[in-house]
Amino acid sequence: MSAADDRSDHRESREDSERMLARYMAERGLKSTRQRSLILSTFFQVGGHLNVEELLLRVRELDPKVSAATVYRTMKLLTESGVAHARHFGDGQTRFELATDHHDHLICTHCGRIVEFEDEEIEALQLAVARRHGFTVVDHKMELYGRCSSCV
Amino acid sequence: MSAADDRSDHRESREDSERMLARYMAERGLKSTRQRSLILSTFFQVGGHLNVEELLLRVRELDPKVSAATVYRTMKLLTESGVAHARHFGDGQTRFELATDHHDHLICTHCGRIVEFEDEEIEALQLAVARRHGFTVVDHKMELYGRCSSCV
DNA sequence: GGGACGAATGAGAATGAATTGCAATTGCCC
DNA sequence: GGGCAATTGCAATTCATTCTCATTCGTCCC
Repeated sequence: MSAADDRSDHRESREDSERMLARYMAERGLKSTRQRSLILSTFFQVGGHLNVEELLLRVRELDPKVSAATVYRTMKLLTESGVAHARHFGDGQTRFELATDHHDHLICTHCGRIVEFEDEEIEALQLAVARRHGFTVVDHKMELYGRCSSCV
Repeated sequence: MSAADDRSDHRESREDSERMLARYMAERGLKSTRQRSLILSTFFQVGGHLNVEELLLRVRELDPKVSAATVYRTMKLLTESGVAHARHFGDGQTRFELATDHHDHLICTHCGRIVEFEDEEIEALQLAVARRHGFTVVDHKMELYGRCSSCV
């Protein structure tokens, strides 16, 4: 139903992400726990645009005792380790997506539909603009807001 | 010292904005008050990237009794009337800028410097991407995060 | 100029997302 | 299997923002 359903490819990168995370955790003596694994696999399975509340609901289907604080802490860990990216749209919540899964967003201001896209040409121009201003870009966000075809 | 100091032109549009606001207010029987005028003129004078706290400080230099709630309410009014745009960067606050003053942002993740830019070519490509997905764009945000020249 | 009436204000309480302190629990290395 | 630091769940806290409500203020009408 959601736009995320359109994507079923995980781009061969779940292993890479898990390796990245394992390394990050090993480097600082962090532990792998049942809750973390559960949150991670739920996050991978759903694949994006999730806020903590939604993620918590999913996780609690499998373990009702997981607390919101743990989900917040785990998503922070995933973000710091580079496995996930935090995004802020207009509503006051943080949404997360797979870091490997780079894309920008088209957002329908009427029905809330989110469509992902990627455009090499735009990204190249972004780098050029940044270079002109002396910046080295490491990340970007681009969101286009408007009406989708069903909401004209 | 902030990046906003680089811009001193108001692009001949303050009058347009005020007309737009006056019309919006007249249409729904809203009243013009001392506080609103004060907030509006402070906002125009500073011209962008302000959060409520900063705006409130400025406003209170002229009238110490203005409450935060009024600033929130006024900024909401300005946003709804199309005079201001609300932006969300990584910190948990809403920043406002003049709607007429369209631009995108380069943000230094190290020192927090914000540089504004505009790129016709990118904007044209954005419209093209949106069209391809059946969207009609009415607004967009683009933020490039990285290191500025002083923070390499 | 003097109401009347609805909109706006200020102060503080309430909300909601996110973070933190803490006692109890759990991974993990020996 | 024991020890010990990391992690968890819960409750309490923080911080931005919104709401409530009694009071004040703008504006329209006479």
